[in-house]
Amino acid sequence: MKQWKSQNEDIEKEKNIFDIHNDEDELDYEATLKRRLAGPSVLKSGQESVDQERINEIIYEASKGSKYFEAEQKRDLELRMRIERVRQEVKEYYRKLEHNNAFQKEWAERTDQIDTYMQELQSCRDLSQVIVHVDCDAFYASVEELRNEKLKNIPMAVGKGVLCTANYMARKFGVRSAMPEFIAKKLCPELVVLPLDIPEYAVKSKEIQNLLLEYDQNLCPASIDEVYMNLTPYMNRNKLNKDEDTMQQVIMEIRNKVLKITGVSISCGIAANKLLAKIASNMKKPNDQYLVPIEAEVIEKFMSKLPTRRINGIGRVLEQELLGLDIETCGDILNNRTLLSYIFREKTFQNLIQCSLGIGSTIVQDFGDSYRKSIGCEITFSNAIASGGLLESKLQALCQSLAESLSKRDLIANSISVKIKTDTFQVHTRQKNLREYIFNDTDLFCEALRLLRMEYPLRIRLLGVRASKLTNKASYIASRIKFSKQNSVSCPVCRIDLKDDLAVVNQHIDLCLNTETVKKVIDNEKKEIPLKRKRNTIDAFFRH
DNA sequence: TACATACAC
DNA sequence: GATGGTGTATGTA
Repeated sequence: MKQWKSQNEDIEKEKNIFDIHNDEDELDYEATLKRRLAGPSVLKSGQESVDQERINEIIYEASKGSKYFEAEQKRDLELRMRIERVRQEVKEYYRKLEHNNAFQKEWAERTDQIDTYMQELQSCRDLSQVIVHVDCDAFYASVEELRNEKLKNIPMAVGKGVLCTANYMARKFGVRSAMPEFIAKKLCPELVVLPLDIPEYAVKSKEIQNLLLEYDQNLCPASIDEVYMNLTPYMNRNKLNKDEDTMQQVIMEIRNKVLKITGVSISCGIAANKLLAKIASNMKKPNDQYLVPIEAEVIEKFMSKLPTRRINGIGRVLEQELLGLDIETCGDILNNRTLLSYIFREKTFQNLIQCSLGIGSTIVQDFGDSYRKSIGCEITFSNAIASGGLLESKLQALCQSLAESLSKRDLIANSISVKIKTDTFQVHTRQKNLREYIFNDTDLFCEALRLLRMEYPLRIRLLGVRASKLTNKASYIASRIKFSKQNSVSCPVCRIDLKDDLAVVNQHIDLCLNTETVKKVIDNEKKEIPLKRKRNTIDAFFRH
């Protein structure tokens, strides 16, 4: 609690300093808030014909006065202040650059270093692959349209409370994903909003993926409505030339096939790597395709004109921070590389440079659930709930569904976190590493409750619980099985000898397992067997 | 390790 | 009157 307060005090202090500014700043500040409230998907397709200024004004007026508005206002102010501080920093660098010889030298050396780094990157540029990014157009909405033809001709969106997606008819009104329903209705009173039916969308998604499998057996779903493919093996197999026309033709064929068979229109990006393919699929949405020629010079020229926000990973905040330095495009990033190296952390800086050169990964591989880092669930209440029995019963329910998700995937967790959002939209998490792995609802609830109660008194609009440091239950158990005799193993729980057959062992352990005994076994064995094993080792164990 | 923030969809 | 849920990465202390 202490940290949050002191942080706020700092902000209050700075705010006072910033109150002494002129009208121009005041206007500017309102404009950025309006842009912020407009949401993150302003750049999405279907907005071309929209009067964005007018829409933003309506959203702003509809939001005004709410607690959400105040929270956003505060966040916007914090960002403005951060940007202003950086601008001062920049001024100082440029002043030093004019008068300070030592600094001039340092700056020049750093520029050389960066240039060497960039040359290295360029020399490793992989232009041997044809990568495709497939993106379904207004996916949830188009699945709903398939179920009910009439929806095609009326503005429609899918979601509850907050919209997940809107059809193109609705987008003409400025209706977008992540927009609250009540604002969407203000922009378009006749908007039809349908409830989500994720299982149905998942079926359609699989249908599409199955069609695409013909073109790449290793295709990698990036989300329910997005897939990356490596088209190279397909092209080679069919002895197809990798010239632009042929590639465009293959993609055209894929798009036609998907539309004809599944009824869903898709947009595709064709390029040398995933970064470029993703940008490309967004260039001509909906129901179209775009190819970035697989040539270093063309790629660099393409990137230099590209607004920074087009890069996957550069969002509203980083975009604003860069704009604060008069950086609008990836070309600007490269031209200001030395300055940026002073301002951003190593990792952020390197990422900016790499992206701006159009360099990205060409690895298209689906790791499925095996590298999952965390799993959780959260819920927003219709009215904020105060500390007490009701809140705790909500936590219990969340832990129950978390336990289900864990067991569905055969996972156990070594760390747990509780997330809360106050009625003033401040988010906090409390996390704890555990002494043992847990997975059932009782244990999850017990640990989560402890974390939650430490924060009392509370009044919150959202509660969440998340399990992390995951490992596979069967693998974990197997890792502690002792091979007592040839062709036989002993159960780690009850020690009985079992046939060395994975199915037999698993079945027995499932029967044998209950939390108390697992705890005992783990405690007893802690000293003898290292707790953490690399997942790879365990997986390798099972392959043999 | 713990927490906050940013980002994507 | 009113602004979601799930998951990842990264910076900081």
